[in-house]
Amino acid sequence: MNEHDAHIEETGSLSERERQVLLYIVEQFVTTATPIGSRTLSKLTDLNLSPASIRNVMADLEERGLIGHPHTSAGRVPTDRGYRYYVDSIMPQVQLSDNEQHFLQSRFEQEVPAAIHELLRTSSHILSRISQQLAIVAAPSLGRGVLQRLELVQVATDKVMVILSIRSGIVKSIVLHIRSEISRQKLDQVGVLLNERLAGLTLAEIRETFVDRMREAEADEAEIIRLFIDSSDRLFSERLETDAVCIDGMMTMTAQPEFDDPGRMRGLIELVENQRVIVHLLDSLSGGQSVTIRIGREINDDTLSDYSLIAAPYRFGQLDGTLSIIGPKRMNYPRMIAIVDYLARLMST
Amino acid sequence: MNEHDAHIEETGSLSERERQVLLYIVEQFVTTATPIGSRTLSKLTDLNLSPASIRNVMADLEERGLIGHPHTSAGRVPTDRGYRYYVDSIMPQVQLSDNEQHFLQSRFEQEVPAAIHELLRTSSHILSRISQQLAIVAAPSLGRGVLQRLELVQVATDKVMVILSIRSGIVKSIVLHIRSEISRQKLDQVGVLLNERLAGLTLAEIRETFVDRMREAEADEAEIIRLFIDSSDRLFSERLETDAVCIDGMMTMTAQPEFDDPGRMRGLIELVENQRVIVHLLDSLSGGQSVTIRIGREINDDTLSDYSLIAAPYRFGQLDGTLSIIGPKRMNYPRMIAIVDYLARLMST
DNA sequence: ATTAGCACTCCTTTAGGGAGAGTGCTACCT
DNA sequence: AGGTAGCACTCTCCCTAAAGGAGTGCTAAT
Repeated sequence: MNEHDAHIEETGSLSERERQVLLYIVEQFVTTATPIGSRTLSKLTDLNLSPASIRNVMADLEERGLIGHPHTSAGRVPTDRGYRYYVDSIMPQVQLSDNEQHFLQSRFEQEVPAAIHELLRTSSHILSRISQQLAIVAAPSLGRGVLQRLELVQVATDKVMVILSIRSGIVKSIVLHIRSEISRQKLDQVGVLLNERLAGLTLAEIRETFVDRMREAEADEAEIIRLFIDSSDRLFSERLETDAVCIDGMMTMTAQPEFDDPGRMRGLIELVENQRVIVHLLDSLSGGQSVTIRIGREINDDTLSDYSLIAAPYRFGQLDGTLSIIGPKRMNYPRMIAIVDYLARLMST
Repeated sequence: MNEHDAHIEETGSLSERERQVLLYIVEQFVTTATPIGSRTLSKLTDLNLSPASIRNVMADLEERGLIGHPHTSAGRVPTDRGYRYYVDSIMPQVQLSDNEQHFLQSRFEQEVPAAIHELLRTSSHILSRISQQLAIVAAPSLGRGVLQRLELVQVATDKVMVILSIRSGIVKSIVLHIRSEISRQKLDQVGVLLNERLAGLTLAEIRETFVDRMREAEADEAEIIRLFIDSSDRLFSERLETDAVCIDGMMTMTAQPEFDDPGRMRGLIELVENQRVIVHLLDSLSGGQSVTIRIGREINDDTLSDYSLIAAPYRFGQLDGTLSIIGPKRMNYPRMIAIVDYLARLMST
């Protein structure tokens, strides 16, 4: 009911028959990866219509931009809008079977992740395995995270490790390079100072007001405070230093026939290797309350115009992260949505 | 002069002419990626020999297993042994141009890495860019690293972060999950205890003797010490928790013609996604003193039989890491060796 | 020892010719 | 009017054949 609507241009309403035909085209194409002809459909459906009638319906659907054909005499293939209509109005809702649910549960209970990146790693691995798509799990955004305690640890003569314990149990650690040596005492003093002034605030608040809050202190321990101020963007950014997103499943996804094309494969590799695109993309979705679906061009990225994305937010303590899959548009939407949804709920516990 | 020799089966010595021909075959094939015929070679070289004579020489080389042809009537292609002979006995030594050296230097000086993984990331990125191959940089092995100081930080009610400061400025941090709460005081006591008993030892020593060293202490703080003992393999392993190796350059490497084959591409993706193979592989090389070259089947791994590997050790403080590239056997060996060698030296400073 | 010549092999490219699948249109049926 | 049957047409895909090209291996001559 918001920007999402931007994708649905007025399609008008379809007759029951048209819905049926579209349904079959999508579902057949999803499983067979080949364009669907009128004959096939006539036999397959329980509509009891001749191929010719089907063709008429198809022509209508094509006029509305829901299906197309790669060349004059090939079968029909859903367009982005076709998939969208299917997802919004035709598709059945499915749930994972009890077996699958239990399996996933047990996989999650198997190991209690101590650090956040272990959670990301296992969940992305599980997600990619069960979905057979590219799985992307983004670490929770720390912006709203409340700083519980900050610790400074001198790890070398010229390095200080800053450890931010965020309520909800996430730890962010950053190593800062210091120019002039600092005594352990002074460091402790600075630590106390920082805790006094920052504990209890969210990282977002800290980042915005850090300079102000440190104002008078600056005189005292000028150098080290200066360093903190200079690094404050990094220190208090909402992103972890390492492994902000975890991607898995390239291998399993490339088993699908669309990846027999080396060009396609290269695109995928570029995507995963850069990550920038993905990080940016997930940021743009982070507002959503439940499962978000983006199909083909709806993802505003040319490299992803042949893919679909299904994302769901999860909660980790009080923080929000995103879990998602990317795969060929030709994916089993009902099932994929069920998987992502279920896994997001599972992670939120 | 050791296991390396295993690859050189007695090839006998080649006449000057044979060396020349092999040289040209390798270098031509490296640049053109197509088999080399006798005609081409006759024109190209300054040997002033007719195609027929060249063919004789080629036949000899083939008998010795240095070259082969994909099918009866194709040009010649170097075999693994051919490359090996070329690398060992024919290949010129080259150096990077001053320009390139300066460029690399400036790239390294540009940013002083605070944490080790930043160093890995930048260096693997630089290496992949300049070599156009897959760059793999492994973090230094911590086994010989001397524990300078160990810090315990409670980061949540049920989590303790253990920070190991290794001499040479590497930091390894692990989050442990604790079952029953522990007071800050007790934690500090344990910290002091651990430092007393472990500081100054290498991680390898600690790992081996940890249980012994903790023996009497166990009674005192049974639970928490127990936890440390159970986790000691992880805590004191020679590998970092995250980002133990950093891989870059898939994208640039796949521009090469060998990767027009989707199967090949999948193999590569599998390799990079698993990393296990690579980690294991680099471990097996870590003894070397200088540049190590493995060609095709010399790498004992079927998935890598079409690739070559060039690796060099670097020193970080007192610790040894490995920096390497993997690419099609058809690579510019002299240049690649120069790059890897130079970069390893550069990193060691 | 080197070279010229020649037959032969094998790959690659090109062209052509069904076969198959599917469409779009028109005429016809109910 | 909606549904159906028929039919011509259009593509793709796959197979085959043929020509072209590159390169070898052998032999005989220099």
